Amino acid sequence: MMASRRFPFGKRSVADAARERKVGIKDVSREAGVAISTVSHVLNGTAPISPDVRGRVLDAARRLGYLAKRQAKASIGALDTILLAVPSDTVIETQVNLFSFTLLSALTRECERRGIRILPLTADGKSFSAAQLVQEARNGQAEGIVVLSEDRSELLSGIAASGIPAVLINGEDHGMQIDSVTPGNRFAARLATDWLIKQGHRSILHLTWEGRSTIRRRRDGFLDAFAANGLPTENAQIQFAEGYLPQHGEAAIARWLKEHGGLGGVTAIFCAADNLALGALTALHSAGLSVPGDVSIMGFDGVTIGELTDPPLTTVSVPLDQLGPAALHLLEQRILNPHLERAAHRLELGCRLSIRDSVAQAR
Amino acid sequence: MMASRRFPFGKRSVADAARERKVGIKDVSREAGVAISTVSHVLNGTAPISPDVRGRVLDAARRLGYLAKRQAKASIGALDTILLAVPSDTVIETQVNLFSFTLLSALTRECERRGIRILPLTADGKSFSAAQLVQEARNGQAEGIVVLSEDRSELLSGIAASGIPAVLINGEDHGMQIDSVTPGNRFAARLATDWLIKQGHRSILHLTWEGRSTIRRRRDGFLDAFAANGLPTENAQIQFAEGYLPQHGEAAIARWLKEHGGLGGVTAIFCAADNLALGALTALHSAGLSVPGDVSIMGFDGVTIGELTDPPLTTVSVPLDQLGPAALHLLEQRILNPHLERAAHRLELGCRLSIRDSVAQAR
DNA sequence: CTGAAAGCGCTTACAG
DNA sequence: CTGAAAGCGCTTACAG
Repeated sequence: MMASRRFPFGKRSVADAARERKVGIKDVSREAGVAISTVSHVLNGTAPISPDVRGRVLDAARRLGYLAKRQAKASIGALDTILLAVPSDTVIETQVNLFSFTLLSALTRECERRGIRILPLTADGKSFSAAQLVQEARNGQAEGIVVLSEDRSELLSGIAASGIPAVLINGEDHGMQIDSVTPGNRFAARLATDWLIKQGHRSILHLTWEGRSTIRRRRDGFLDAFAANGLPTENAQIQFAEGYLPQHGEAAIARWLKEHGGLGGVTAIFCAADNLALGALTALHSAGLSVPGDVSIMGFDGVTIGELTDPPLTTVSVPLDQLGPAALHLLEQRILNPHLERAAHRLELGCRLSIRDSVAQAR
Repeated sequence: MMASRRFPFGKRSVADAARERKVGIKDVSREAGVAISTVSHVLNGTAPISPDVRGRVLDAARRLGYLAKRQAKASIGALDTILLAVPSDTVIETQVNLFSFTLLSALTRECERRGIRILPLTADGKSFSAAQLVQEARNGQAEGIVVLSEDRSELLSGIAASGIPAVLINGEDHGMQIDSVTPGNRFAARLATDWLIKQGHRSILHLTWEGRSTIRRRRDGFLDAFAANGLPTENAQIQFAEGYLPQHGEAAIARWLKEHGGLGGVTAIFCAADNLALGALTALHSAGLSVPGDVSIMGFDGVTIGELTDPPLTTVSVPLDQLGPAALHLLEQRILNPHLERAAHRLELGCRLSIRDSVAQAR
């Protein structure tokens, strides 16, 4: 999955040709009903053109995908090799950590499509230092660094200090030194909680764990929803699991049930990860409680197993396939303009609710 | 400043020529010491090239700015006309609201440079509706909408529903429906507060107002810093002004001084806007208190007047000149790929501390 | 402001 | 994997 090879260019050109259908400026001119030179003038701003003609040309160019093709062509070759640093726990437990797995698959697929070579760097057990990472990047002649799911500020500022363009995926750099891409955790958690409230739930338990800051954002959003709906924060309860694995979620819910001799008035549980929701389902079933009959469950991540649970999980779908490509785009922009004064970009991608069967109206 | 005209193309080509120095593929080939065709193969991935040669070519292309030029050329013409919607209060009080003024100047400058026509829409007194805005965009054949400093969710979802590509500048869409660009308010406020704490301040007053959500993020960051430094939140005090103008800040600090019979133990004031800091300085001077002798002042915005105050204001510099161009880039990407499934992008730009004289070590 | 025509830059078979 | 040469796509004076 993360082999350090460039795809045979044959495959690439076939794929590209299929996607691009060889549209040229003359196709655009025909479609717009003007001369070839007119199209050129419009596209380059080299002559004053009437708004009417200009509009027709741009419309045609957009419709035929010519603009998109030109743009795509222009960024070929900007990125050659990236160093991809992945913390050990996201790799080892791939069966369980579907979040990272899905994200990495989409990232490597995009690299293959674009002929970008990946130098993988995984820390076995212990975590890597900035010096190690920068050294590896230099050795491998990588012109960009992609780091997954990290927060350590010494690491991030070490990378920033090297001057090598870098992006952090699924992590935050509160020092605002390097670019990053994350899910829109806070707003998405608010959206999920809003939905539960809209279904009539008033006392909701948030099942989470002491994770990295991206996980804390989900808690922020959970509380935001209560404030925005004018509900008392006493009704927004929080239960911590020991970690993010299903068994942790199961244990945490079992504990809650025991301590409260039942659900304790809670009619919905909003889990900070689908994994935890899986565990919660198990614990609730064991206790003879039905979902969503006795209690509703909302997940977070939108990872595939959510469709297969019983009942299918209502969850927040994170655009996992878009995080990697967005990170590459940021990297590219930075590499293309090395001289430019460019503030660190922190990008959050919007998430959507996947409404399935684990949430019902509150009675 | 916001005239709806395209700049004479003569000006543009002169400027561009100066910036681009007419680098071509043959300059790259000379610089890299290879044949022209080899450069082409590298840039298009049309032949397998040795890593060594590939590296030399890409290096040369990057160094000469060829890649950047190619990229810039590829996005010319993608954007023709944008509708720019500006709430009335940001325009009317331009002398005071330097934040919006600086931001808008940079945005319009970038549009002129790139030959993008702006259709300005300002609400005189009352605010505009989504229907109005979309109607104006359609009438004016704008292919993108830029909205400044808005939060109203009916407005934002109305715009999203229209299907016209749109970006919000200096505002948040918690519905995650349209793209947005804001300063990294939360992290920047944390950075500023961290700095005050590092100077030995332990009891800090945050002077803010009941503004939009972007302003609340600054409060979040202020509190984050106390938590991250293990300081009790009782030491993080908050005082609300009636608005964001200097006179509001002055009144709020005067009130604080009166209620506490002095500074009330506070050794530093972190203002949520430079405007408020200006007012705070006035109030403190009136009360015979010296800055930074008796109390330190930190601003937020990095607007020009901060350099001219007495003492010059230590503040958070927001990359106001980059917000507009970043918004145009997001708009462009969305217009170029209209078919693509693309999550809403929420972009935060990193801010930096401008250390001047209004903050001193705590005694 | 538009379009026919010359010309330039980049791409692409092809030989080595 | 490289480079000389033919060819194509886009750009650019220029006439109307």
